[in-house]
Amino acid sequence: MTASSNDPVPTGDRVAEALRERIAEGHLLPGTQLRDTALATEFGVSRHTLRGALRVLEYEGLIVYQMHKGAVVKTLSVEDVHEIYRVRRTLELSAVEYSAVAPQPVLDELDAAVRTAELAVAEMAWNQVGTASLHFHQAVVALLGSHSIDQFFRGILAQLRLAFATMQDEAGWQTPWIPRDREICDLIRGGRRDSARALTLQYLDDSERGVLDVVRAGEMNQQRSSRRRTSSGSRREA
Amino acid sequence: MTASSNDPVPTGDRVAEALRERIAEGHLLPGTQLRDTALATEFGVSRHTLRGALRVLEYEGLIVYQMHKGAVVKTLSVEDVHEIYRVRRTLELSAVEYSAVAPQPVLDELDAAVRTAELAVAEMAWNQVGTASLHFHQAVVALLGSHSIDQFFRGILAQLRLAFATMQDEAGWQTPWIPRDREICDLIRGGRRDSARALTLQYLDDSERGVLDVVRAGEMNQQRSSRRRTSSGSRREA
DNA sequence: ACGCTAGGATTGTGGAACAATCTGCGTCAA
DNA sequence: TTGACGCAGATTGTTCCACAATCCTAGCGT
Repeated sequence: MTASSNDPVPTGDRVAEALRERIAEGHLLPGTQLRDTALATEFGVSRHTLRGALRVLEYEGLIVYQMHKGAVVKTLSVEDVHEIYRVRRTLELSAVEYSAVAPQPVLDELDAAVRTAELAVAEMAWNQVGTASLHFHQAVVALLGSHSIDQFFRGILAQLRLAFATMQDEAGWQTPWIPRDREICDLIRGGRRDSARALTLQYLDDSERGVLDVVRAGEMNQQRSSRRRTSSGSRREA
Repeated sequence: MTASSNDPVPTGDRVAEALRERIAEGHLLPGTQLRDTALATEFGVSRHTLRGALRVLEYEGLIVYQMHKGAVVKTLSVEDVHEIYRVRRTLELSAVEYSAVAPQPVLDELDAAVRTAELAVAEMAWNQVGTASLHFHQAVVALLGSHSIDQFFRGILAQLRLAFATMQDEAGWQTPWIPRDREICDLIRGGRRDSARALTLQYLDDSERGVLDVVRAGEMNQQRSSRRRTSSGSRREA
C-alpha cells in the first residue's frame, strides 16, 4: 500500500521519520527536552513544520507535550509498561491463533526475522539484536493480516524501544530472548498453536518483568535527581 | 487518563476535535475537500494550527492527504471495510475471551451502552442509534483494559462511521442491530463466552456484508460521476 | 535561609509572503 | 466539432517574522 511510486514526501514527514529514528537508535534518550528552535535550525526547516513533525510523534506516543513546556521524549512509567504488554498479549496471542489461516509468505517472514536476529547474535552486532527481535514480534502480529494493526503495533514496539534505549548492557539483555523467539517461530510454523500460545504467554510475562526492572531502576534515578524543589508542598501529576 | 484537571487545551486540538465531530455527525461527507484557508477563517484560527489539526485527523485515518492537492474526507474503499472488520474481529473476539477476568464496573458499562441504544430506538432518536451501538462495541473492546487499544479502536470505529454518514436511511439500517447487541451483552455478562464469541462473529460477518453493500453502492455513484478525464490513459492510485 | 520579583528564554499562535503545483478556461490547430 | 497547448488564478507546502502568554532562573530583600 501507499507504495505506488514517487509521491513527493512532505518535508514534515521526513523530519518526523528522522526524529523517530533518532529516538529508536537511542540518540535521543527519554527525558530529553526537544527545543523546537534548535531542532528546526538543525534540520534546516521552519519551526512550524518541525512542530508538525513533533505533533505526529506525540500521537505515536514517543514524545509527551505539556502546555507551555514543550515536548519531551517520553520516559516509560510502570503503568506504561503494563499497558504495552497488555497490547502485546492481546495482539500476539490473537496472531498465534490466527496463524492457522495465515498465508505462507507471511509465515515465511517469521523465519526470516528470527534468522536475522540469530545472525546479529552470531556476528555480535549487539545493537541490532533488539531491533531484530522486535521485528520478529512485528512479523507475528502481521499474521493477522491487518495493515492498521501492524501500524498500531509498530508504535507500541517503538515505545518499548524507549526502555531499551536506557539500558546500559543492551546486548546482554537482548541475547537470551532470541532462542525463545526461534522456538516460538518453529512452533507456529509447525502448526503447534497451543504450545506456541503457551510459550508466547510465558515469554511475554518474563519479558515484562525484565523491562519493569529496568524502568523501575530508571524511576529511582529520576527520583533521586529531582529532589530539590520539593520543599514546600506543591504536588501534582506525572 | 489525562483527566487530572485543567490543562489548557491547545487550540489545534480543539479544532481537531471539532472537525472530528463534524465528520462523525455527517456534516462533512466523504469526498469533501477541506480547504485550509476557508476552514481556518471559519474556526478563527491560523492556517498553521488548522493544518496541525488536519495532520492529526490524517493520522487517525479520517482524512486523506495528497501532496499539493490538500485534504479530503476519506471515502471508504472495499478494502478499507475489510480492514476495519479484520480489526473488529481481532479485538472484539479477544475482548469477549478476556471478559472472564474483566472487573465488574467495566462489565456494567456494557449494559449501560446497550441500554442507551435501546432508549434511542424507543425514543426514535434515530441519529443517535448508530453512535450508541458503536459505543457498545467500544465498551466490549474496553474489556481488554488497555487504554491504547481503546484509542486505536475509537479511530477504527470513527472510520466506520464514515460509511454510516453516507447512508440515506441510517435509522432503518441501524435499528436491527440493537437487539443483537443486547443478546451479546447478556451472554458476556452471563459468562457464556463461547456463545458470545460465536454470536459476535456472526454479527460482524453480517455487519460487514451490510456495510460493503453501502460502500459498493457509493463506489458505483462515484464511478459514474467521474467518467470524463479518462480519455488518454493516465491511471493512478486509490 | 526563605519568599518575591524582574528579566530572559521558550512556547503557542497569528500574519504575510513566496515558490511549486494544480485547475480551469481560452486559444489555436486539425 | 474536437482535442491539444498554454496561460492565469487558485491552492498548497513552507518559510520568516512577530508577539502575547507562560515558564525558568537569578538576584533581591528580609
